[in-house]
Amino acid sequence: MVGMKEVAKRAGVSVSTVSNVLNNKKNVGPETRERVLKVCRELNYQPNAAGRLLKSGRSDTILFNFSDFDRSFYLKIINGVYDYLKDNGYDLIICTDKSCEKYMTGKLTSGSIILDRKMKTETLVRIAGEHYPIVVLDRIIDNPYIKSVVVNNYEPMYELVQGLVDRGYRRFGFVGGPEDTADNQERFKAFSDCLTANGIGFQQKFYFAGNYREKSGATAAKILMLSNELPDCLVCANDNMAIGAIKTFMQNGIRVPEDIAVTGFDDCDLAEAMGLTTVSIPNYERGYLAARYLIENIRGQRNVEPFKISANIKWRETVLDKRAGR
Amino acid sequence: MVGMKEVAKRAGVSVSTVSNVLNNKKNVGPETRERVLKVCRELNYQPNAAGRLLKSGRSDTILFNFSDFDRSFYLKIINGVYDYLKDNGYDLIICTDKSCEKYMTGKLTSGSIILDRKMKTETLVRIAGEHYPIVVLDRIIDNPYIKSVVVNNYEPMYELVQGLVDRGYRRFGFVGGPEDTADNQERFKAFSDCLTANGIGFQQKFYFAGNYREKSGATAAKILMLSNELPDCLVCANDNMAIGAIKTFMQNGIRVPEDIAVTGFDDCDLAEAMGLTTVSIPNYERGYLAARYLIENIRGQRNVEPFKISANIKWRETVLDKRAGR
DNA sequence: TTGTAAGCGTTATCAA
DNA sequence: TTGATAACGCTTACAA
Repeated sequence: MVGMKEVAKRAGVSVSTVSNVLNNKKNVGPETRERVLKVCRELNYQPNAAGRLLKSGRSDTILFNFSDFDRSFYLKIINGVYDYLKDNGYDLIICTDKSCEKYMTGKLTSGSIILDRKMKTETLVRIAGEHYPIVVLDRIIDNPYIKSVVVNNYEPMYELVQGLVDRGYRRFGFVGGPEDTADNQERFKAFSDCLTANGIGFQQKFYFAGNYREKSGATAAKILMLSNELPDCLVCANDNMAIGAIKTFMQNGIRVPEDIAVTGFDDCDLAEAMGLTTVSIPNYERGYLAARYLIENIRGQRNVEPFKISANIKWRETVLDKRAGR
Repeated sequence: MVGMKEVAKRAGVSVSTVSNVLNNKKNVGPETRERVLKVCRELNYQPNAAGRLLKSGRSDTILFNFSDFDRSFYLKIINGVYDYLKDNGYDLIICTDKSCEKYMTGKLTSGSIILDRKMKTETLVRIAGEHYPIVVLDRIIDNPYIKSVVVNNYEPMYELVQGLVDRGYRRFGFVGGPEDTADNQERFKAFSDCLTANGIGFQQKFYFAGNYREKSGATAAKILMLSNELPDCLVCANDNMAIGAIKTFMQNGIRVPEDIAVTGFDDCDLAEAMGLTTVSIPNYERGYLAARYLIENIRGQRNVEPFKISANIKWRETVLDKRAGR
C-alpha cells in the first residue's frame, strides 16, 4: 500500500535516495540513511516486488515445479532443494501447474527445477536459455541450457531381478508405469534383460501398464487374480503400485510373500513401514543436487552433462529366500 | 524475452491493440485479433507478469505457505487447496519460508493460506487487510481480515481416551507436541479432562514434551523404558511421534499392543499401513475449505468466524480391547 | 551526497 | 476500430 514516494516525502528526500538506502548503496549520508530507515519502519514499508522486478530483472528466486500429490517423497526432494537454495541465498517458490510458465522468465525467477512430466520438453527447450538455466528431474533433455538429473534405473532394477532369480523365483509379472516415460522404459528393460540373461521367459499376459498410482497396482492385482495361475513374483515399477497390489492380494486372501512376492521402486515411507522390498532412491539428496547444479549454471559454471544418481536395493519382507537351506 | 512491443511491430498494430486482444476486449476487429494472435503464437509470446502486476495490481494468484517437510499429509492439504483454486480460476504458488512475505502483497498475490507456525501472528495481522485476506490453519487469530480453519482437537481426543478407558486401559502415558501450540494444548486438555472425569489419575512422570517429529516419540519411548514400569497405553499428540515410539518399543522387544497400546493423531499414510489407532483429520478437505473461504473473502463475502473441522477416530491394531468377553 | 529523469512491460484513458 | 500517451513502483545513469 505505502510506496517509496510516500517514504521519500515523509523523510524529506527523493525517491532515488530511498532506493539507494534500501539497496545499501554507499552514496548516501549516514544521517539521511538513518532517517529514511526510520520512516520505513514507521510506515511499515514493504517494497513492491513487481516494480523492482520490472526494472532490475534480478530475482534470486528459483522455481520448483511438480504436480503429483500422491507421491509423498516429493516433499523430500523439495526439502533438499530448499536447503541448498537457502544456504546459497536463493529463495524458492513452488508451482503445481503449468501456470508456472508465467514465472519462468529471467525477470521473475533465475532458473527452474522441473519435476512435473506435464511440462512438455518442447516448452522447456523454448524457455531455457543463456540467462535462464533449467534442471529437469527424471528425464533427459539434450539442450545447452538444460541439465538432467536422473535416477539410475537400469542397474539397480537389473540387480533386483537377479536377486529375485537367485532367491528361486522363476515366474514373473511386471506392473509398469506410463509407457512413454524414460524411467519406466529403463526399469522394464532391465527387468526384461535380466530374465533373458537368465534364460527365463516372460509371458506377455503378466505385463500390466499402470500409471504409477496405487490404484493401478490394485487393478493389475485384480486382473492377475482372474487368471487361474499367479506368477510367483510381481515386480512393480514403483512403490505405490506395489502397495496397491499387496493390499488387493491381502484383501483376497492371497498371502505376500508366501503366495506371491512383490517388489517396488522408490522406497517411500510406506514401503519401509510395510516391509516392501524395493529400490531406494535418495530423494533429499537428488533435490539438493538438482539445486546445486542449477545454481552453478546460473553462476556461469556451465555444465549440462546428464547426472545419474545411484540407487540401492532394500531387501525386506515381501520377498522370500527360497534357496535350499534357508 | 519477447514483449508486446515486438508483437505489435510484427503485426503492424500498436501495443494497446495487442493488449486489447490479449485481454479479450471487444473493441478490436476480428481480422486484427486473428493477426495479433497468430504473431503471438509465432513469437511464443508470454506476458510479463511483473509488468502486468505493476499496472493492474490484480493477480488472481494465491500464496500457500508451509515449512515442515516431514509431514507428508501436507501434500494432501495442498492438493485440496490447488483443486479449489483451479476450479475457480486462481493460480497457486507455494513458499516454504518467511521469504514469502515478499509475495504477500495485493500486487503479487490476492491472498494467502498460512500453515507454517513460524509465520508470526503479529506479522500476519500487519499484512492482512481490506484488500488482502488471509486464512490460517491450525491456529486462531482474531482479526477482521484473517479467517482461521482449525481442527476440532478436543472432542475426538476426549472420545479416543474414553474409548481407551472403556477398553480397559487405566495407566496412561502422554507424548505431547510443542507446548505453545493451541492444538497440542487442546489435545492434552481433552486427554487430561477425560481421565479426571473417569476418576483416573495421571502421573507427571508419564508426560513427555515432544516436537511432533518421529524422533521425539522415539526418545519418549526410550525414557519410558528406563523406568521399571510402563504405562499400559501411550497416547501421542500426533502420528509421527506414535510411530517413533512404536518402532522403538518393537526394537526393544516390547510388543504393541500386547505390552503397551499406542495411539496417534492425524491418520497419515503410515498410520494406516502400520495399523495405528489414531484420529483421522480430513486433510484434502481442509485444504479445499481453506481455499474456499479465502476466495469468498477475496470476493467480498466477509466471513472470518473461526471454522472447526471435525475429525474422527480410527480404531486399529495398536490398541486391544481388554473388556471381558472379547 | 543528493536529485532529476528515463525506462522496465503492461493496462487504461481518451482522442482520432 | 485503432493508436498515443500516461501511469504503475522501482532502479539507475547522470547531472547538480
